Amino acid sequence: MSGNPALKDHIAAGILDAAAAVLAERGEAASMADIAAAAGVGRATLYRRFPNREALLQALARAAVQELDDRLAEAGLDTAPYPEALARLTRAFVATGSKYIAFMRSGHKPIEPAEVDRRLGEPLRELFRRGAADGSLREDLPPEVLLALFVGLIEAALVTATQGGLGVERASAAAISVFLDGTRDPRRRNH
Amino acid sequence: MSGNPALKDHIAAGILDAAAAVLAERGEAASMADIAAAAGVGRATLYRRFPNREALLQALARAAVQELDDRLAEAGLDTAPYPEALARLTRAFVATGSKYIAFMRSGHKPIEPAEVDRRLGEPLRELFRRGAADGSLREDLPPEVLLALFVGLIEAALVTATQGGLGVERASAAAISVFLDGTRDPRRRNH
DNA sequence: TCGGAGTGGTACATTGAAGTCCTGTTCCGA
DNA sequence: TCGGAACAGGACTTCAATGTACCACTCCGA
Repeated sequence: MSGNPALKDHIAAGILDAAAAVLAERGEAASMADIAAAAGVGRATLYRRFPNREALLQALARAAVQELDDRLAEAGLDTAPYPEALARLTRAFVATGSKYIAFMRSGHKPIEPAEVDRRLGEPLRELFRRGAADGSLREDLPPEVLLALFVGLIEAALVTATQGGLGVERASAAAISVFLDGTRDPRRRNH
Repeated sequence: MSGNPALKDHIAAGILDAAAAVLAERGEAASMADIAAAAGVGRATLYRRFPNREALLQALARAAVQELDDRLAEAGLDTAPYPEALARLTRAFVATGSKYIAFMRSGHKPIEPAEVDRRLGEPLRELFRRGAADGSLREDLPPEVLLALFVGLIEAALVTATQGGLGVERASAAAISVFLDGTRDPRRRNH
């Protein structure tokens, strides 16, 4: 094979995709042999790309966060009104699919919580602040509770979309609709 | 020690409580030694009560489902109107705490899906049918999607209540409020 | 056609947890 | 006070997964 680094990255990305699928399904119980088999690659090759299991899990987590970060960046969240921005953010999460599920089922271990919060939690909180400011979001629930409930809805939609056969669009739409209606400011319940 | 079987059950229950706490926190990664230490019991004693790890996990899962089942039975779901019944059901889930979290983080593995569905899923679907029949629940989302989203909310509330410091009551109230408002039939949005 | 880099397969050592067994101790009931 | 049951602790074996090392093969470029 040529020394083309872009190709190597591409191969590594393919391995990560396969790893995401098997880790999303079987969780931490999946062995390196399982992952290699799922990627259609020899166990030795897997260890050639990632020196050990922890490195692979960390690379996978970083890929998940990076992909989501990219999707959020190109979603133009701050140029859209709150409900539309929330919808785009939700679709970004759900579209990340197995990669995010694997990251979520790892308990967010491989990455420092501060970084996850900065790159994923903060955009969400910023959105909530805007929603509260323009009167679209109820303010009787603390932001952390809103965040937790929203993430719960997103993760349910993610699993439904990826493993339940429902598509990204419909699963996202359901979660968005329930959250928006469920957290609308009561003084503005004119639909 | 006496051969009092009730006492033995009580000791076993104490071990299961400790196991639930450590498994809820560290997931499947927790070893038998960890569990024994958390229960304040020797590793040999742990193996005396539960012949192997799988037996312990299964006993824990059964205890979680049984406890939840009992709570649902005494909640009188079918004598209360839909919103109140849903609130009671939610509090029952959230009050089960670490035991349910451990069960949920095990991927519901130790128990057959059909049994879980019959004892936990079916009461929920029955409630949804009633809500739809009396016009309290929107019908534009398939029941399985409603179920998935509701479970997502419940699990988020469960973690927030148990590990996030918020109490059972407030976490449950938040989840119920968001779900009821978020899934109200649009034709009846008179608050 | 040839050389080398990358690959798959496999054999191997290492590690950590599961599960078994034994010993000395404690504690309860008779 | 005594006997037995259950206990904690630890030594031990087994086993599966991790990580390492090596070899033969393939494929690509020169």
